[in-house]
Amino acid sequence: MEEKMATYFKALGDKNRLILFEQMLKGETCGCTLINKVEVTQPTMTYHLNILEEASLISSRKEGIWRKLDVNDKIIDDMINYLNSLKKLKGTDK
Amino acid sequence: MEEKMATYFKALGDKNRLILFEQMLKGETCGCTLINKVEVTQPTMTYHLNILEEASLISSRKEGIWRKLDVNDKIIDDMINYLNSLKKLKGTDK
DNA sequence: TCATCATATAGATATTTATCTATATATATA
DNA sequence: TATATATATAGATAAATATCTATATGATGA
Repeated sequence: MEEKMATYFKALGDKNRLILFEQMLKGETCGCTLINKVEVTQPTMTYHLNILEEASLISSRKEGIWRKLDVNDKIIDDMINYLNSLKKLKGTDK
Repeated sequence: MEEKMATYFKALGDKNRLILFEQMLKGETCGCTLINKVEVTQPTMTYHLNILEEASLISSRKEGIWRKLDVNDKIIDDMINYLNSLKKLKGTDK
């Protein structure tokens, strides 16, 4: 549990990846437009997209010339649920 | 905004820090008991507690011989609110 | 078939991260 | 005052991270 959640948090623990994630949520599905939203080179963006994908926060498939991107928004709920469960832990040891 | 949130996520993006954070939420306020919950040495735990503190996720003060720890649980709400705001972004670009 | 576009891969590099051992410090107690 | 306890600091190190440039790949379209 902590392992998996740490992976999600770690993947989002970078400003550029957070920006990319937000843009994909808004509906950007193509790296070719995404690249204008961050101040890194194309290979660096690919690197960040791969990290998000390895953490299961997004998925992607080749479609013709493009890498078609998709946010796995179920995981946002997983994170929210986890954080809410943390709140319920409050003081349970006292 | 992304900057600050990335800092929070990054701080929680480590299994050991997540475990420490949970234990502190439960009510552990002393490093001397916390050390039994993670499989690292005492200096390494201090290192992780410092990271959590620098990210404002916890605060601490010297009290006699102890470092008294406190979770800043307001930030959990900030994170939940942020994640909920992400969900509202969904598809707004289409 | 050749040029173009989107993306990936290779390789280099500087910095950061997580970890350790050894030791220091500072308070409390016998 | 000497000892024990909790924590911090210093210093080393291996591995991971984020970034770049240069180049390759693979599909599309003229």
